[in-house]
Amino acid sequence: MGNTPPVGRKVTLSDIAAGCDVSRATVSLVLRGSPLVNKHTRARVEEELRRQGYVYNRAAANLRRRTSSSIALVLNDLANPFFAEFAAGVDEILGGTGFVTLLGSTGESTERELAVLGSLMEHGPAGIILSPAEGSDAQQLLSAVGSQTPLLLFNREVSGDVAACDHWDRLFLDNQRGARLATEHLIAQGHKRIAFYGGHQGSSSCRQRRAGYAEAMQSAGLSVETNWVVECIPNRLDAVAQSDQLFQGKHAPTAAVCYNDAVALGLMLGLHQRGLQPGSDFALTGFDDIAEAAVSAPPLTTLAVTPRDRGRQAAELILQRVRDPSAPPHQTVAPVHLLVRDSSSPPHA
Amino acid sequence: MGNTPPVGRKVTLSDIAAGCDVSRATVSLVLRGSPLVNKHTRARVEEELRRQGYVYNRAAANLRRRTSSSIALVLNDLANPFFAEFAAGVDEILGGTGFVTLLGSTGESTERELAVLGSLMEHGPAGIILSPAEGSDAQQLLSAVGSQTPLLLFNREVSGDVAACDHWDRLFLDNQRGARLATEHLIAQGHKRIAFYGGHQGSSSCRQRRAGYAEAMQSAGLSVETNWVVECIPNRLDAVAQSDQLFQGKHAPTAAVCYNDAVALGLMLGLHQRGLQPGSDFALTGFDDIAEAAVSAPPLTTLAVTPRDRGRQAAELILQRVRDPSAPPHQTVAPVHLLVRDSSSPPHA
DNA sequence: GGGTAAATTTAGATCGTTCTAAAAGCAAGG
DNA sequence: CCTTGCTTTTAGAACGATCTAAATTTACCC
Repeated sequence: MGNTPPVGRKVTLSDIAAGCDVSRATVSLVLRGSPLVNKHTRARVEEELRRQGYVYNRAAANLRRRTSSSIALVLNDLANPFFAEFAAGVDEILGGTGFVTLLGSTGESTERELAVLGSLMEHGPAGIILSPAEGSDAQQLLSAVGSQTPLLLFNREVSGDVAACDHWDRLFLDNQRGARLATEHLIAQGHKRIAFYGGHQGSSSCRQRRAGYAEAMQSAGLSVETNWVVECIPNRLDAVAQSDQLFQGKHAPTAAVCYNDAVALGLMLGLHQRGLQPGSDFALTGFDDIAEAAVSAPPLTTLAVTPRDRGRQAAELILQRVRDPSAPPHQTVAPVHLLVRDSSSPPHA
Repeated sequence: MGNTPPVGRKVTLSDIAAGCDVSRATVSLVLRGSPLVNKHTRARVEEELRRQGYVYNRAAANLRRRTSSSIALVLNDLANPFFAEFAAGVDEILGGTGFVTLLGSTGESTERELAVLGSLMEHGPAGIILSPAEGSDAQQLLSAVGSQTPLLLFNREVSGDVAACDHWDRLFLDNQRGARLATEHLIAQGHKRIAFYGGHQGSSSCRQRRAGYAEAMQSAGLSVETNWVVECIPNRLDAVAQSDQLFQGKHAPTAAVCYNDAVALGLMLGLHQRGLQPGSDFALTGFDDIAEAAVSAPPLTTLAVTPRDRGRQAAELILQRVRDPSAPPHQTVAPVHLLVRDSSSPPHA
């Protein structure tokens, strides 16, 4: 009784079958909790599973069943806390449903993005959650992932022939409304000369936020001077560097809606360097509500986007799509929520 | 000529073989770039691969070859920027070597940790990088991952019967030396009454940092009052809440070595609330060099741990182990690097 | 005990690859 | 034309699970 587990090789279902003198089929049924198998047989098999330390080989099962138990998560910048939170949310949901997360980070390079997707596809994920690198091309993405695997586009639109990707689901933030809320808030505080600071023309989220800003300004009958809309790379460093541009024209703004929190925090530093006190001498708002926003000096008025919730939502959406691949594609716009803190006080009298 | 690709099913090697009238074996050789196959045959096969849009099924290949092309990355807190950077570093290296990253986030729960490991093991990773949840038990972990799969323990020691896990590789930060450097720096600035603030007795990294602090104090012949060593949950919120404890005894400290940056930033807020100006009225240091440390007011003196480099290193280490499973286990201690900023000025005269 | 239905078990093909061992094709030399 | 040795191709059995269809056992009834 009780032949020992195999050495240097993993224990398989056949080992268990041999070990308690039943067929492989029976062991398989036990593993999947089938009601077909007799109580006593089940007990014997389960004992043997424990005894030999069996671990299920899901790859083999997936091969036979032509199924998949993984979801690919491809992010343009995992090191960014926004995406890290997002990833944590995705994994939280997937972990609970037996799916495993295949991670890929592209570091904002479209080239690496294609390579990463190609490599992940070889593992046959049931679906893909993609936050594309800036400048990703629809056609190229499509040829990398094929048309069989469901894909959820998160956070950014892709460029090129978007019609080719009609069948992809989408989850975006309500960028336009967010920027509009921020702008309206500054207007309500009494500001009239309001800038839009930072971000890249090329990015869809930047265009949307600018649109929301423009919309609010127009509704309030306020004009926008050309030097009030300033581009910069959306990080703190470049935000400091470009901040002088805001003060080039003859009418300097008294407030700015910033592309995101990183830019806003950079602008704060830039203001300090000009001898302006952010909050009291110049009002500003951010976007994202990163951890730092609550503790900056002054605390930053911003738009909360709850990335962890978005991650959970993205996971739910892709799972839904995996379950029903033929349903019509779905586009979701997630609400954002204005958090008023001290950085957006009224202008000086 | 040119039968169409199959519908609703993935293109397989057999489809290609049939499509250009060679055997499956030949196609397999072409895929792997074998020199055995004739130039013209290779060209024909490659054309057919493109034509049908073939994608390699690595799971099937792994099954046959009894190999694996994935590494599991299990983190106690993915949302923490430190680990997010770490993950980015890991993925950067793995992506370049054909391995894919299986992600698992445990949210600091040992229960979830065991579940996640169990689920990941079913996908047969070639190796595991684990940053354990606080309180993880060596025995339990061992029984979840078995003794076949190489594991690299990152950042924290596990509790319980550590001898059972002798064969695991380890990558730790030089916590003790880091805390010693910070303490010595404060001493060199002229401080004599220095506290150690924050962290949990239960965590190995906290014990090591305290040891480094104690070592430096002792070497300098400085005594440590009991109320100068204060525990708190290592986040900003609890750090604010517990900060009063530092000032209970009759000799209040003039400086503190903090468990990490989050705690230090919290303590800064706590100091403000007591009417003390961090940096000038009270010196402090952090640990980690999170993004915020460089831009806090005042900028925080801290220990840079370069988490992305650690991630790269962890990936290299586990790959090395996968290539040579029989080499003796290896323990690596990564250096940390003191960054002096404005928060650690000399005491008042 | 024989017959029938239900419960339980199983042999063997299969998923998409790789590997082994051998077969087939080809050129050159006798 | 037959060997010999090289290059190129291939049939068929793996890998570890599942599934189908059928076989076997058990239970029950007359």
